[in-house]
Amino acid sequence: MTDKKVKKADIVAVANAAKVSASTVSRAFNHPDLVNPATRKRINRAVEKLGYIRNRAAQAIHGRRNATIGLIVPTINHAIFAEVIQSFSDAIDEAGFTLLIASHGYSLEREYDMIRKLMEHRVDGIALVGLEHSEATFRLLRQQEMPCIAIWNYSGTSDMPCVGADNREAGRLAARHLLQAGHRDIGLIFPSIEGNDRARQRLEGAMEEIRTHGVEVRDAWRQESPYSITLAKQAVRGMLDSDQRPTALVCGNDVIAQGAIFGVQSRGLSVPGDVSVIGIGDFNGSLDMEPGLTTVRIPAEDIGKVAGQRLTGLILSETREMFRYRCDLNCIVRGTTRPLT
Amino acid sequence: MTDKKVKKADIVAVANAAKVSASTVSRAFNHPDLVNPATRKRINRAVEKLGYIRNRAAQAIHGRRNATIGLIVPTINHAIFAEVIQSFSDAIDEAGFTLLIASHGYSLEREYDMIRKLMEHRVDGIALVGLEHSEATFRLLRQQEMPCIAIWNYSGTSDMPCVGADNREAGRLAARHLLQAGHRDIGLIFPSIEGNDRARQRLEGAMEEIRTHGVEVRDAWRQESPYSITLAKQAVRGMLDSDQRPTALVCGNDVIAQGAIFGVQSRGLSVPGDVSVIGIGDFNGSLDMEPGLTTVRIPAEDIGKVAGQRLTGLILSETREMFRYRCDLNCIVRGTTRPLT
DNA sequence: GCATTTTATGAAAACATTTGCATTACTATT
DNA sequence: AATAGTAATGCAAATGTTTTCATAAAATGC
Repeated sequence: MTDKKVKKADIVAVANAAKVSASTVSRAFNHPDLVNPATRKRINRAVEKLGYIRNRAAQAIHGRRNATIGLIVPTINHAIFAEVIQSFSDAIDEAGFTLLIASHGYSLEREYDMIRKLMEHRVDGIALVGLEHSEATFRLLRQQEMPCIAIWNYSGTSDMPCVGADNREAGRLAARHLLQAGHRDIGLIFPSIEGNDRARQRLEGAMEEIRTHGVEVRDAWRQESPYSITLAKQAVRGMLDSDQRPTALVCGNDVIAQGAIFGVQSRGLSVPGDVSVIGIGDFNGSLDMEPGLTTVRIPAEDIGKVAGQRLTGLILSETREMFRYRCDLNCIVRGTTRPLT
Repeated sequence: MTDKKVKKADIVAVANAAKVSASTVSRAFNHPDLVNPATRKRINRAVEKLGYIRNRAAQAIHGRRNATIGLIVPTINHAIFAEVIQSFSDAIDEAGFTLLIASHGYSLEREYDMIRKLMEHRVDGIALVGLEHSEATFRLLRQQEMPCIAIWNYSGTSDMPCVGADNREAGRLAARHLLQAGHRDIGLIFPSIEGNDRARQRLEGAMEEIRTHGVEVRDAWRQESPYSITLAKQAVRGMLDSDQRPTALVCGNDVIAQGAIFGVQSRGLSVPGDVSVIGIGDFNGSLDMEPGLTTVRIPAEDIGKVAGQRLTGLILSETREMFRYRCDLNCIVRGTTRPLT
């Protein structure tokens, strides 16, 4: 009676208060149809009164599901991932799951650690960004038979189920748009491709398309820049200061494109008058820029939603079936590119 | 031996493989100093070989900590929250915690549900955005004695520990900057203040400051707009189309400011030539706009980091001490405002 | 070489819950 | 009224780990 160490209510406390056994309380939660409505009511009242909160941990111990899904992203602080995280979160929430999230800052080493961490929490499934992961990661996922899905990237021959876009195609589309507009002096600004298959494939796709058109890209016109407006701005300036400057730029994503545009403008040149710029992604906000950014749209919201639905489906159905979902890409022409006259 | 139903390795499997008891294995994890280095090595080899992964759920059942912290945000898909989530995540990761995240889409009802959900997962602590929450939420947190912290908002008289900025002050600073620059015809674009104490206080602060200067704000110059570039753009257009237009705009945050700028430009007017615009937040990217956005900087990264450190500290120390951390605000003058000559 | 302390380990209880099996009390069928 | 079937509930075992207590072995002090 001393409220010194007032123990938190557990299931037996509820059971006592409702004058039933713990089993019945448990059943009232997990198989409500098996318990008498009147009893159920009594139990609910007791729960209410005692402020009882179920313990998922104690459920998980019984091999039951945990109702958590782990998502590992390179970084949360990035428009495009934020968007995909949000729609993924909403989709799994719909199915009653909670999101356990971790970020690794573009290190596949750390990604592995994060996966282990999520597994210690006995998540019911894991979603990763991209299809490129360390050998240890693949081994671990296989060995633990963890339902998993790769988002953001599509490949017809992936080991994991995936929901995403064909990034090589995205790169191709971006380059093609410029080439078809008559551009031949094309610069490229992409992030480091280290541990980032999305960037690598986009770059490869773009280069491929350019070469197919018999066009060469000068070394000076290939710049590396992280996903940062400031740094992209700097990177593009270097390119413009050489005596020869490109008439068009393919950018690794919309953030880089944004930076590139500012870089061009800060040199007193105009977009698209002097330099056309195309991005990849179609981030929230790219539409609203002035001029609107021409870009290859990757439907982040779709990807998150479909991935969430598929992964929860996989978990609930207890199957491990393979599936690959490729979302459509299209080049959205707005105001930052123009045909070379 | 039939590998039909290969049971996942548990602690006793490891114990057997290492020829020790389960207790020793457990100790090897939790109190390594208590077990012989040689034995520890044997155990580690067994863990490695069997691919054993510890079960946090089974630990949590012992009242031990879970090493998870719950964070509930209105939305993930928002530059500013993404930034704060990232730094919060990094800070708690540093202390060995994992982030369980949920979003409620600006509904305090749903926020309550999410808190319950996190509690079912026996998170060790909870961080919420803002200081305005439902009565049920406060009751629940108090009753469960959950370590918690409010981020993003500071108040000297808050019930919860908090780490954030004084949003009223932020509003005041923004307005003051314009007033000191000689503006008297000032428009305001803020989101709905429903369940959003940050926005409400900013608006109140701004209005307060304006009135203090003996200036009135016309009704037509007070527009509501969500945190969306497109919608803010529309909202500001309405304001500009009336025969009288303001010479300066205070915007609820940087996203709205961005939209406002585009809106002004799309009417053939110039920023800051015809209309000065000030935002609040200093998002990633506001620096890099052309012209750079004048704004009241709220150090999101700081807030996330400090909040993460304080909350983990609270949990680890097992105390419930109150603290309130107010971060500095300053008005960063860039290119979108100018003195009225 | 004995008593004492320290170090390393194991056995068993505890944790909060679920679940298979058993039991009881009804209801329906003949 | 006897039987079979069903609905509602309880008992007890099981889950994977931690922790307390006990014990054995080794190290230390004299």
